[in-house]
Amino acid sequence: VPTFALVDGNSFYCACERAFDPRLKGVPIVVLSNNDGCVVSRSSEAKALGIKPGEPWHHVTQRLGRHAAEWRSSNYALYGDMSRRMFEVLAGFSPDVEPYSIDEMFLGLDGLPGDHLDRGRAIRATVLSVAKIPTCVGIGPTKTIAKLANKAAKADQAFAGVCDLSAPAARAVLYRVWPIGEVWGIGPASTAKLKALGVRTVADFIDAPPAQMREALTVVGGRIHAELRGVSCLALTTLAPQRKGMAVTRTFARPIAAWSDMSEAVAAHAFRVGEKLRQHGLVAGALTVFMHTNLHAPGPHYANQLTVPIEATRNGLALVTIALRSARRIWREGYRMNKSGVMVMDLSRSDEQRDLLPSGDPVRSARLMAAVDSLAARYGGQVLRPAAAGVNHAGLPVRERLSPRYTTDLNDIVRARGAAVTAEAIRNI
DNA sequence: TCTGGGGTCCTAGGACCC
DNA sequence: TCTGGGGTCCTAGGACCC
Repeated sequence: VPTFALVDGNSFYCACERAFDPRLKGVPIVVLSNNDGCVVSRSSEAKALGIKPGEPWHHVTQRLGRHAAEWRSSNYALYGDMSRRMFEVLAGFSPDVEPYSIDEMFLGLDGLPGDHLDRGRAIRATVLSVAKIPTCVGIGPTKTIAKLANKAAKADQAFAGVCDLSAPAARAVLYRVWPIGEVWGIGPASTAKLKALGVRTVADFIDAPPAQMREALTVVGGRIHAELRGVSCLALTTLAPQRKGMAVTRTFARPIAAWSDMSEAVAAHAFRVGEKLRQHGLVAGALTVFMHTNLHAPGPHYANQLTVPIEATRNGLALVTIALRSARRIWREGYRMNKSGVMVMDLSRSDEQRDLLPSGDPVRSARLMAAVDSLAARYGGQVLRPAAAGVNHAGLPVRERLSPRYTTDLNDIVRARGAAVTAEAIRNI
């Protein structure tokens, strides 16, 4: 029987902000989505205030006042780097670590000596002291059970952050009281379907006939059914599988009614997609552009998208040209566009294809993009942009309270006693 | 009465996840 | 005034093939 551990950061984005700003400790804090729109992470103090996940921030301030909680705009450069640090700590505990999301990682504990609970406690303490991230650890014979154990550890202080559901008897107690909707992979639609069949708790679910559950929830539900009974169906995948697609999409801070503004936004999206392709060593074989008006708001609505096959490329300027041509075709005057995006599909590894700038020189194309990438790495992502992306005032997201890039930009390094800590000193830590 | 039998590929939409 | 962004997988149905 294999053993999995799931290590999950508590209020991960809030914890990242707190790691470098002691004033945020012990106070309610939230991190907001793009455009400072809605709440994506809440500290336990913020949860206690009744702030709901995904709640629009202006609702919260209306209800609780402007100073009820500290808040930050989301800073993905910081969170991504903190996630990498967490991974490195975990890699010291097991040769098999699978990053599942920015704040969650599965570990394989097979063949490791000693008690799982003790190991879970050691993992938790080390991640906190080295990576500065508080976590909970769930342990079980399948990924689904480890997820549930993690949720239990988060829900009940009595677990002290680590819950081991390896023993069937321990699971049985939990299964009787936990609603089936708490299980990984069972969403609102499946919960409603199961409720109609008289299934409310996890225990109801595993006691039901497998064939009936598979029929109701298809093969995915069948897998969950087996996993909850302790039969592992989801293996650890420590090698990241080939990506299927990539996207850069943005809701505008204010609606866009002019083609000049839309074209700048689309050009910026396409250029950023090129960066992501090169970071992953991929080329794209198809490109989609979409735009639409605010579907919640009154007024005339418009939504459209266009997908075109493209000559395999990861050249940002080629992507900008193609994306602008598509965007122009679906653009309509007289609407207030709320969001646009550029997506790429049919991805393949770039060494299998030539890196083509259409009707251009592939060698020069690759060198140009390498220069763009090295400038971005040295001076920040926005330093060199295609002219078509303009200064992009209309499309630029609002990020009113963006914390410094404490760990990824030397200009933002924390100062001690009024002096900047040097790069050399950092390397020596 | 009675209308073959098997494939593949693609797309749109649903559901779910963080 | 104000409501995010980025993914994966599965299924059904249509087009097309022999």
